[in-house]
Amino acid sequence: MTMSQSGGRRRPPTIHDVAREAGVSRGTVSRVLNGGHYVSPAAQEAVNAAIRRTGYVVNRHARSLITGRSDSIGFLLTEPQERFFEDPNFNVLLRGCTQALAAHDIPLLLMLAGTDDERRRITRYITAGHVDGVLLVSSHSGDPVAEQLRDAGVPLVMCGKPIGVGSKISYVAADDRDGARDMVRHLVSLGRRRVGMVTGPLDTPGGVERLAGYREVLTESGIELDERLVTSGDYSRASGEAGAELLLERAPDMDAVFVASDLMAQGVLSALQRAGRSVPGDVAVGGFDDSSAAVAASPELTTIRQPYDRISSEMVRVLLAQIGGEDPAAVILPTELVKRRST
Amino acid sequence: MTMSQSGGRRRPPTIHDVAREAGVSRGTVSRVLNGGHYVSPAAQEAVNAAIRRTGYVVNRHARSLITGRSDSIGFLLTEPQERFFEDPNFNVLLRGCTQALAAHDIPLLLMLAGTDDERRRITRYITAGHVDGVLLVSSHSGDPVAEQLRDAGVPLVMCGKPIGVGSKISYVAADDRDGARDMVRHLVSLGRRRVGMVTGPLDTPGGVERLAGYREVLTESGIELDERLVTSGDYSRASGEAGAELLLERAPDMDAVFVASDLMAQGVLSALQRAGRSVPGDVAVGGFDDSSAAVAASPELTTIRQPYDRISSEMVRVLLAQIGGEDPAAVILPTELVKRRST
DNA sequence: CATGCTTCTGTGAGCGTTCACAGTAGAGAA
DNA sequence: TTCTCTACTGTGAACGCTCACAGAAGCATG
Repeated sequence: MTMSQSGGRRRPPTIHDVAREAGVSRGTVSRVLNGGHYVSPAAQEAVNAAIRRTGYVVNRHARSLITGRSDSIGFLLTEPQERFFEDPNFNVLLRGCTQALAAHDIPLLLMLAGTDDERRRITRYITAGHVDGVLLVSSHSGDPVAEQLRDAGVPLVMCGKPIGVGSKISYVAADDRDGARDMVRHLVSLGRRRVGMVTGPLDTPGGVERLAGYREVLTESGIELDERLVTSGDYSRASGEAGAELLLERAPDMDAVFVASDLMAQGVLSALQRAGRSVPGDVAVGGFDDSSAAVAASPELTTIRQPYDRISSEMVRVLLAQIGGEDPAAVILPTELVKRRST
Repeated sequence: MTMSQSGGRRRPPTIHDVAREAGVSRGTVSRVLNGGHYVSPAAQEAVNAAIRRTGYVVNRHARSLITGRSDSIGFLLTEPQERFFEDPNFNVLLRGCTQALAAHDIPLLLMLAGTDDERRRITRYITAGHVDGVLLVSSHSGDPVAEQLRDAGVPLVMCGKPIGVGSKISYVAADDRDGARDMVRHLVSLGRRRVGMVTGPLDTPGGVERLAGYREVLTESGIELDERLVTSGDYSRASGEAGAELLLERAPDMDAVFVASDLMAQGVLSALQRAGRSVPGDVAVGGFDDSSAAVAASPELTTIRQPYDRISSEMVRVLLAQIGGEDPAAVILPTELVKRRST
């Protein structure tokens, strides 16, 4: 019972051991392992039995050395990390990607590039071929890392539309503009006419698109645009709070507000409450994301659901396809209006 | 300008190329790389220059194949994932571990074991030697994975004290009991005498310890324990809400409540507000964690800060030491009372 | 002049795979 | 019988690195 002391890992069985055990050669075992054809049912069976008996697991390093693939994927975050780690959506995305990859038996390497130094180190690591591809989260504008990786020939998929247009980079995103349109149409259909907006950062495509959707619907509804009703935040709770205060000051008659993220909407709710406005009585509030922040808020937020579970699985699908040689692709997924108590 | 087409990564330089470039042998390059001694300053310099010129990066697979080390660490979560990913502390922990490892140039593999199937697959992967060690988050009782890994000789550090006592497993934890004592002492010092508690799950050490601290301080303060003032939750927001409702029903004269997590405390605040109790006027509320939920709550929560940044760096330190051959170790870190507006 | 010691350097072997190629056996056709 | 074709199997080489070992200097000591 003391056969394996602490730190005393026994040398694991190799493909050689399996071959001997099954009475075949290394080549045959390798063929069975890699689903190759041209292997007899008898050998197939013998090898599988031997694998089970010996508890063999392939040595990925040896395999990678010869195939040149690492059979692993990097998940790279180049945003200021506080903001993203605060965002419940990020978690959903990370979890979804991990699970989608696990279904292919591919490990996910988590990489956080906060500083320039870290970014350089990680870029170097990636371009050295230590991962087969990268899932990139970086909505922040002017981030050169995406193009750098693409130019190095690294398969790459971004979450959200990249800023640098025209560049052949795969991405998966929710339909921001359409989502915004749905929400604003909903607010207008409730009879609200003085509809404000707290946008996201306007140097990101998401921020711009949601604002565009807002403007389109108001115009289509024959409601005059009023710039005093628009201010922008940075997706953080605090910036929502500040935004709402500003809007109330500039347009006290505001009767609805579309907020570009649930987290900011939480801040908006606080500010409205402090100003003595009831929600949704005086002011209807619509969020965006349908993150856990939406149900944590009180009243619970009407919001636009971004299908993060599908986004993550699509990112993985597109990335694996690209690694398999296919061309970069863009995927835009539909959003959904989720009605709750804040409107 | 079309030298690197999409997918066309050039073969990276090998140690051989560097050796030729520097006019030395592979052995010497390897010695420089691995900080070995017995290499002349001249050779040292020549090799470094050659590395810079060629842009050489070591092929980790080839290295791992011979050293037997993978130079990577697994971060394994065997909890129901929803709960943990909802918890802001988990993010801080994950981020901290990633960064602490990055400082050693070690990649972190994220592994999520929700189902039994996934657990088996991952255990197999780990014991096959694909990672050098594991950072394990699994406060949930009766989880066999820790002992399984230990028995397989895999270096292992847990976050939080493991349930199976006596087992030689490293862990890093905050001082739950002491933190609870601080909080309850604080509440008592405010003159509160009917102090309730919503505990965490009592099949976890953290849950038990915080309850123990609560009882100790009340007893020491000469306040009679009243079981109607204690109920337990599962750290989720919803369970805090339910817990507070129960306590109010059983003990309407409650004038303070110690809640074993900030997330649950958010729920408690909602329930109190709905019941028309003012915080901290009628009821003082103390949380635990000092997560981002504490400042998002209104009023902002007085809470016990768990030093998650230090926990993560200690976990990495202990794990690397253990990989280096040292014995398993237990580290208990002090907590800190953070006073805000809820008390 | 041989001997030993220290400091440095080159070389061959081997880590566990996969891949290309050569080979074998058996079936069917000439 | 001999030949060809198909279905399968074994073998050597290679992937890029580290490690152990064998040397080669340079210098002091016997």
